[in-house]
Amino acid sequence: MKKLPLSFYANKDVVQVAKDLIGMLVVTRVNDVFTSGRIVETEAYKAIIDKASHSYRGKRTARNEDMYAAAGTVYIYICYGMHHMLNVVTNEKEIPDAILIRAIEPVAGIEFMMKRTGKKRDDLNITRGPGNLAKALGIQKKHSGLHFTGHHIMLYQDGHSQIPEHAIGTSKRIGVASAGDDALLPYRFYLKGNKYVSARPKK
DNA sequence: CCGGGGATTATCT
DNA sequence: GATAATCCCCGGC
Repeated sequence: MKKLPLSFYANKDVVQVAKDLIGMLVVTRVNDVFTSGRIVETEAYKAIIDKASHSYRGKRTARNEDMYAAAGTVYIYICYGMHHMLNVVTNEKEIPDAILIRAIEPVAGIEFMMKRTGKKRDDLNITRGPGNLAKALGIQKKHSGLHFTGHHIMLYQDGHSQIPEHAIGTSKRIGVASAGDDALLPYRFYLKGNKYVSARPKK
């Protein structure tokens, strides 16, 4: 198991990186508690031109400032006043490409995830959906701006991270209906058949 | 199984 | 004042 190098995130098409993230491991160390899970669902958000992105038309505020940071930066925002969303910043500094991690399959520290979420071990919702996985991993707003190559929120690859093309599904993104025609872009990727993948978008 | 609506608050207009 | 890259519960089938 090794940390993903900077070259994984930098200067590549964010949609391709979103697909490559399927199968990788997210590891968090929060208050010296380690928890981890395998990524089974992601969504890409393209810089500037994507109506569904927080940085559409170059919008830049205190909230989304970390999207403009260097590749490999952690971007976290709060949605609906209570859910933390975990994002991976890619490409290069000043280009706000980002990837939302929407679901993981628990790997280690499940007992801590249960404690944080109040859910049972066999409750699939423990890490299904972006709000749920962030809660299980102990992710908070203060972690935004950290780096995935650091020591608190990290991305690793192991012997099971390489996913064959035919095992990855593609669809439009979830919850972005207000983005007009961009809501139809095929920027969502998931591991076919995995139980932790969140609900399929309706046609 | 599926759709409707409430929760709850940071953020932007 | 309105909205939001969501989640959960409930009622109806």
